[in-house]
Amino acid sequence: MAKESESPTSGDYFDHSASKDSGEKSPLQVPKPAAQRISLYLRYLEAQAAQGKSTISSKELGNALGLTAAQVRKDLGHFGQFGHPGVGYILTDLIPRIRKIIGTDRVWRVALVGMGNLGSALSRYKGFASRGFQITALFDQDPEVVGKEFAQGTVHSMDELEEIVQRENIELGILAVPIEAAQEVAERMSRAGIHGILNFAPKVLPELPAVRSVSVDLTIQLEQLALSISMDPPEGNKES
Amino acid sequence: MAKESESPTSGDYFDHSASKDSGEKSPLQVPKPAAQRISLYLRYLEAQAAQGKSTISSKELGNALGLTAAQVRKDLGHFGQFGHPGVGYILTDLIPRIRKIIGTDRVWRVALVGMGNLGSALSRYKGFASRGFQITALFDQDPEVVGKEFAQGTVHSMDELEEIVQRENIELGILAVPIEAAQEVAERMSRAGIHGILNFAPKVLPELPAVRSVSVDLTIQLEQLALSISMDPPEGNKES
DNA sequence: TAATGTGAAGACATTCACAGCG
DNA sequence: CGCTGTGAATGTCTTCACATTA
Repeated sequence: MAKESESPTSGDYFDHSASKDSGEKSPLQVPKPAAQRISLYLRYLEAQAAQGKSTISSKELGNALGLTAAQVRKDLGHFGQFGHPGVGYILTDLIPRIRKIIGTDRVWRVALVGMGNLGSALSRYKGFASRGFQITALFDQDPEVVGKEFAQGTVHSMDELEEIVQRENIELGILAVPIEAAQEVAERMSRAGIHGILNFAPKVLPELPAVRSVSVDLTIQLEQLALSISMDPPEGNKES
Repeated sequence: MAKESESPTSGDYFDHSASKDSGEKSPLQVPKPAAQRISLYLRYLEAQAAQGKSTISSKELGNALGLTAAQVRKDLGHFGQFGHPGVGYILTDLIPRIRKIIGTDRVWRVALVGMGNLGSALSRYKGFASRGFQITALFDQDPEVVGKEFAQGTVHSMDELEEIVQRENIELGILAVPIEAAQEVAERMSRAGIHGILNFAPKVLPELPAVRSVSVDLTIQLEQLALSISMDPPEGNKES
C-alpha cells in the first residue's frame, strides 16, 4: 500500500516475459537503448557494404556513430554472436542477420492517416519504401480531401479504415492528423488491428491495447536544441 | 594506454563544467532524460492552464504522461523548487519558469535549408511559430527552387547562407536536404554561426564546433516499431 | 597480432519512502 | 492531511579490462 502511483510505467525491455501464467519462451532481452541503436548500425553497415567494404571492426563502427567500440560489441552481443575475433564483422553476414532481427527482411504495410501538410509530404517521402515500409492506403477525414489521387492511390474516407486495414493486411499506421483528432484516430487504428503507430501529433498517446507507438514531435526537438543552448551556451558569443 | 577508443562519447549532461581551467560557474546539472521530459511537462501544463486549471499535482502530471509521480518531482527538482506541499504546482507560476529554463520565453530565429518535399511541409508547419520558433530564412541549392515564394519569403541561394544568418541573427537551423548534402551543409551552418541543428537527413552528424544537433530520422522510427513488434508480437494474431 | 565477447566495476537513472511543510 | 523535496536503495546501462579465438 505504500506505492503512490497506479501507472507502472511498464516494460523497459522489448520483452514482456514477466507475464505470470507461462513465461515459457524468454525471447531475447534487449535494453531499450541498444534496440534503438541497432537501426543505426544497420544503416551504416549497409552504406559501407554499398561502398565495397567487406568487414568492419567495432571500433570503426563506433567511431562512425559516435559510440565506443565496447558499446558496439555489447549492443550486438545482446542479439547474438556475429563477430570474428581478429577480423571484425563480416558485412554480408551481419547485415541480413540484423535485418531479420529488426524485421526489415520483409515488407511492412502501412496506413497513412491525415493528408494535410505533413501527411502529403510523408506520402512522397522516398525513404520509407526503400527500406521496406510500403504505404498501402491513405486516409483523411476531410470530404474535400477524400478521393484525391496520390502516388499510393486514392485517399479513403475514415469510414473505410477498419475494412481496408484488414483487407490489405496493414500492420503499421502513420498518424499525421491534428492534435484534437489524434487520440480518437489512434484508438480506431488499434481497434482496426494495427500494431504499431508512428505518431506525429504533439501529444503523448495513452497506452493502447496491443499497440506500440513511437512519437515524433517536431517542436519538442527544437525545444531540446533551445534548452541545450540555453543551459550551456556555445562559446564565442558576440557582445560579451 | 589501456583505453581502446579515441572518441570519448562526451557529455551526457547539459553541462561541460569538466573544463579544467576554471569550472567557476557550475550551471545546473541535469540528467539528459530529465531534460528531454521537461518539454513534455511544459506542453501538458499549458494545455491544462488553457482549460482553466490552476494547480496540478505530480501524480496528475505523471499519470497524464505515463510517468510516476516521483519521477515528475525528481525531474522538476533538478531545475529548482517549484511546488507547494499540500497543494501541488501552481500553473501560473510554474509555466513561465519552465519556459524560461527552456528558453522559449523568447523568440528563436531559424533557418530552413532544403525546400524539397519535407522542407516545404516544414515551412508550412504551424507548430513552430506558435511556440516561439520563427522560420526567418529559407535556402535551397537548386536554382529551380531559389527565388520561389513561401510564407516566410523568398528562397535564397546557398551562397547567401553565411551573410543572412549573421544579418538576421539566426541561431537555429533545420536541415532538410538529401543525405549526400547533409554533412557539408551542416558544416556550413556551423561556420555561419548557427548553434543548433535539427537534422532530418538519415545520417548521424559528426560533432561540429559550437553546435548542438538533434536528429529526426523517420525511417528509424518506423524500424523501431517493426523491431518492437518483431521481438514481442502483440497477442491476438490471426492464423495462430 | 588484431579483434571479439563478456564478467565485473562503475556511472547513471528511477523508484522508494519518509521527513517536513503549508 | 495532502503533497512536495530528497536522501537511500534499487535497477539499468556503459565502460573497463582481459581471457579467448582465428
